[in-house]
Amino acid sequence: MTASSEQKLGATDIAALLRREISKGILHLHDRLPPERVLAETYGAARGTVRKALNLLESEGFVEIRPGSGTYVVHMPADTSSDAVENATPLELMDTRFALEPHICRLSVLHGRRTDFDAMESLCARMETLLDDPVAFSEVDSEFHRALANSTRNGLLIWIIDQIGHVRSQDDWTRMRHLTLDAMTIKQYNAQHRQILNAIRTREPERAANIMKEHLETARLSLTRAAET
Amino acid sequence: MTASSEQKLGATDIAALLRREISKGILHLHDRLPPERVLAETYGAARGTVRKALNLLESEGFVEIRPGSGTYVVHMPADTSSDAVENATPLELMDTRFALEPHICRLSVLHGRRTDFDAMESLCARMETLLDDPVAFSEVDSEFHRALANSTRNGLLIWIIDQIGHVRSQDDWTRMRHLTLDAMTIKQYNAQHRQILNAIRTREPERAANIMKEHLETARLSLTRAAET
DNA sequence: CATTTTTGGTTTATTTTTGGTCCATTTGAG
DNA sequence: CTCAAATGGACCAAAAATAAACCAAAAATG
Repeated sequence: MTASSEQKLGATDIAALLRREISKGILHLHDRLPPERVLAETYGAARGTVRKALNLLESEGFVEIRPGSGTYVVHMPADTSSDAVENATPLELMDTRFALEPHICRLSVLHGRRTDFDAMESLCARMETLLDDPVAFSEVDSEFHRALANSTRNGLLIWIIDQIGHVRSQDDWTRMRHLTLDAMTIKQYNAQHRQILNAIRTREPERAANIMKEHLETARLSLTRAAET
Repeated sequence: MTASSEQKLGATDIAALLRREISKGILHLHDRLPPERVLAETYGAARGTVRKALNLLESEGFVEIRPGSGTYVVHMPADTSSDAVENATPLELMDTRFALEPHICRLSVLHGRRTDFDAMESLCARMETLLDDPVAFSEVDSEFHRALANSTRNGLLIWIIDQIGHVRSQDDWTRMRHLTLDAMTIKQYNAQHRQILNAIRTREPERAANIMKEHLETARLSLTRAAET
């Protein structure tokens, strides 16, 4: 949201942008950042503002300011676990989902209960009303896959899918793709969701898993197509 | 509920939307949200309404309002990691590995490099000297599966396997089982590890995946057997 | 080595932005 | 109708951002 539209950037905004570039590895260890005066121009801000941002980053230990010399990336503080989640690429995400979700279908057949399936059913219904609202559709889509994981009654798997959900919502590429979803693609997704749910309800684990693979393959295609645009 | 496009949004609705964006991580910690006047326009509401929503969020601890400066996100999206990971049962763990590791074998064939396979090879060699030391064997076994994940070059998957590794080491049941590993079972594991590595080296993804499934099935049996004791 | 340029550090006066507040009016559900 | 919520506008004070000038030290130059 902060960076969503091109508004005037404040000190904290600039700090956030730089912080992100550092932890994403765009700015490497021991790299020198551009001079304050240059940063000021590139961000369209006054030098004093950039300066405030840099002092923030220094106090956080991201950066070291050497008077007369420059400002240097000194360390990315242990962001520990979530680092991998935040930096995951869309392709990594797809491969991971390919690993997990077909088997989740099988486990859903084994452990899922009526109420789980009913919840998924209502999510399907909601998605079918959203042919023209890609953003809302994507959100409900995430909820559907979450509900599917939930039906395995496997806390570990549910947690992993949740973590993955954070990637999906954070990733710019994915978010952009959501905006380019057309009605036809959404229709196809909806059909696949229905088929998966039906296969699970009729206790056909392998069929459900296979449709899920198709579904993910469809999504992967849409992803690479969006990437080429 | 959450209107897809055009619905009159009340203060509680706006609060809900923002709350969601915060816990989803779209709005990061320390991010400044847009000024009230801008939010008012983007949500199609009056400033007073947005203001009410923000005060709600502040009282909930999601956000900090600094007069003259802006409104800032102050909320660590629940680190549920310890919960789900620590409370996972051995059976949940096995199901999760069943989902992940066969596909990891396929990805290893696609993305793995010589050095990755050499590392796994040396781990195999070490395991083969540990027929009589179940504890040491289990540690190296974990390393092997970690190295296998590593060969996918997929940071997200590697991270997930790491998390799962924490379960394996923390779980009492699993640890006890390790103590009851006999030389014959270890020998069988070693053979399977070798077969998996060879299948990957010869670029046979499905064969590698299938042997991994066998391997996990073996482990699952050993688990249930230990449980009956 | 001496000199020039670059870079961060500091100060100041001024303008813009931002949340805080109040109030008369409109809207919408019970 | 009634009442609570939302609206839209105006104004305030604090905070932040700006713009311009000058300083000192590091780095680059010759």
